[in-house]
Amino acid sequence: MAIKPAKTMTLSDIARLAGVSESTASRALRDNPVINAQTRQKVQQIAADHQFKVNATARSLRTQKSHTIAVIILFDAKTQQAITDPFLLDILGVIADELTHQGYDMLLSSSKTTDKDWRSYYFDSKRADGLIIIGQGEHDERVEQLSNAGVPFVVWGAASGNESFPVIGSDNRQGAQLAVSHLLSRGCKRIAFLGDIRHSEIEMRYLGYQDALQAASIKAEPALQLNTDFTAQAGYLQTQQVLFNQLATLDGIFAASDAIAMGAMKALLEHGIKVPQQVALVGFDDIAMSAYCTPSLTTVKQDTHAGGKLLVVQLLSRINGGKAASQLLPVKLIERQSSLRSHIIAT
Amino acid sequence: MAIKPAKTMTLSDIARLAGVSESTASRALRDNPVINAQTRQKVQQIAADHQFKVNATARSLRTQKSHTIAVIILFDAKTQQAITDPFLLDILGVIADELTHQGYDMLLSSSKTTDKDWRSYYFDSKRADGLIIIGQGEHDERVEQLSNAGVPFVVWGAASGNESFPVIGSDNRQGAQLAVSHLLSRGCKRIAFLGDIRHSEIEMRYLGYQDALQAASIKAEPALQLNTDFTAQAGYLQTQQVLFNQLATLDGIFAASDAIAMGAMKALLEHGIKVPQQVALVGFDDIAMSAYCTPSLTTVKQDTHAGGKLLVVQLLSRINGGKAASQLLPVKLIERQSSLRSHIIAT
DNA sequence: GGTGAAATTGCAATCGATTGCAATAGTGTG
DNA sequence: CACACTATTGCAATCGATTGCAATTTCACC
Repeated sequence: MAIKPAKTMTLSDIARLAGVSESTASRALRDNPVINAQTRQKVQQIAADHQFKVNATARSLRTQKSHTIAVIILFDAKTQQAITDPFLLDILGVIADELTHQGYDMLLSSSKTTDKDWRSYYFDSKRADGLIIIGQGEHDERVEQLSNAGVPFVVWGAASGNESFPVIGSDNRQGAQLAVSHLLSRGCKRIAFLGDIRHSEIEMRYLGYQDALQAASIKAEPALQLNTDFTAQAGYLQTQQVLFNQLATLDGIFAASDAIAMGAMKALLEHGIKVPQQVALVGFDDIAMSAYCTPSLTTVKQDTHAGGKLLVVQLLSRINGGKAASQLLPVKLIERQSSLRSHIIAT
Repeated sequence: MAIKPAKTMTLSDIARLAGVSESTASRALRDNPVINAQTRQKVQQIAADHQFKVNATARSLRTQKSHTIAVIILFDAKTQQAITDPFLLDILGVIADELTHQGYDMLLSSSKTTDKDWRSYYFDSKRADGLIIIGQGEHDERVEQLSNAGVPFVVWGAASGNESFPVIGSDNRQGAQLAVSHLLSRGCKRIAFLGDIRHSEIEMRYLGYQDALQAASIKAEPALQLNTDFTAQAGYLQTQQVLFNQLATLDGIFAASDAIAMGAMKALLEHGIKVPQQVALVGFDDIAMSAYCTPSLTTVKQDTHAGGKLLVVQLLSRINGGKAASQLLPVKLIERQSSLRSHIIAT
């Protein structure tokens, strides 16, 4: 049975019990070597006995550091969809772990919070020492403003190469290029692109799609690029639409996310179209379910572990006066059944 | 172009600019009616002009309230799997929104943080005013301890009815009963249960499974209850195992989560077993992908929206001196293809 | 004009920990 | 024994906002 602590203890209580001043107690607790080892030991013992914990608020006020990072998840105003995206959650977990590891707390903003002015709310008010911004961002002018305001922050997304703030993200263009080249090498001739190119990351994927087509001397057909939100439902509906529109000679689909791909797959199978024999399919993200749908989904895997860690490391470096650099992370093609058909050399 | 604020302003700066005392300024900013309306107006204007934001740390210290709730996600020590579970993330999103709505910030603990003593770390240190604990908890003695320590907290999980703290959760037993009755009504005779009954929520689902069998005068076979972690992979492997073990007369599977169900489905389809004709399948959670796999997955939907909101509302009520009550939320069976076969009346 | 009540505003203490600087004690040396 | 130095410890200011209580001003009314 735990002893019920009568009331929250303060540093001054501990100091009194140990028979030392508050300053000595404070230093002893932080293991400051200027304090005699025995004194330190004694104070620490007393603090432990009484389950004393430093008041984080008071410490923050005095030291002017919150030791807290705000993670802001941008979301699409149309679909309201963000925090439920499996991929985002993956990287969120990594960030949480890494922040903890570095001794920081994580303040998570919800979609609604995002309506506020983050700088004021999180930084000016001293709630957080820095910001990590995640989102399949359409270009957001709020992010630009941050960089003019001296707020330490990093962004997960698509680095165009010339933004004034650090961006960490996967090499989306390369990933898409891998995916589409793979489809081409499997004999696909007409490949649709499902994804909303108004999002900068998706735009990069579309560029990679074009790269691959061009390398195979195929002209990209604008009609085959179909803006599609990040949901399985959108993928499903969009694919039905495509079928309805008689784009019947389609033999490949590259979806900008696995969720979209699964929606597309559903639509294809429902119409009796064989995957991958008639239409081969590749997604992006490698979410947990991709390996377990039928047929399993070929996809492009992002290195969320490296990404999350890098975001944290770069941000903390920036906070501690250093520089934070943008970085492009390599991706990997995971071949599964949805694109597995006899290898045909393209003409 | 934004005006770069030279330096963070403090209340005393605003007071000086407005020609009033700090106390008046403070009251004016909080719209305290005791302050003359014109004075209030003026102070607020000046604060707005200078983008002044109250220092949250100082306020917290003085008011002894952090206006922050820590959300702790328990996870299975074995699988390390928690934050990636789609269902948890669903409810997390709802909680985040509701907290924001109520003017609270959300501190999210990662798996590693969970090693610490939450009470000390979050509550004693005044980082948070209360705790929300989420997890497919095996019975965790740390939770019990919390309730003896006067910490305001609520738990998402399985209410056994006699715990000393408020638990919000779905009616798992009822949900399972619905699912299994449904399978029975579809003519299934031998139904396996995939899920780890050492988790209290899953235990309730297992009880519901038994309820349904009993109502149909079928004896539950212990050999058909297979402890399975919350992953698609576990469902896949466990199902292969079952098949390997010649439990060939199996004609139904109730999986304790959709992820498990999808793993199971994969294993069945790979072995050429038709779903639902030979084996019908029902999951639990209704994650986003359930509707889009093939065949789509019949499942039990939890009311995450109500759940998340209730967790927040109950906790805040508790923090404000009220009582927080446990509550069991109704669930709903979503019938899809994985159990869709000709209706056969059980003998 | 006087008087009490109401409306405003300011003083100063307070929340709890950290830290620069001063003070004291202890040690060694010539 | 005096002096210089180092090792320890404590004093008091400080971080920025909030709030009980007192002080001052304003009014209404007799």
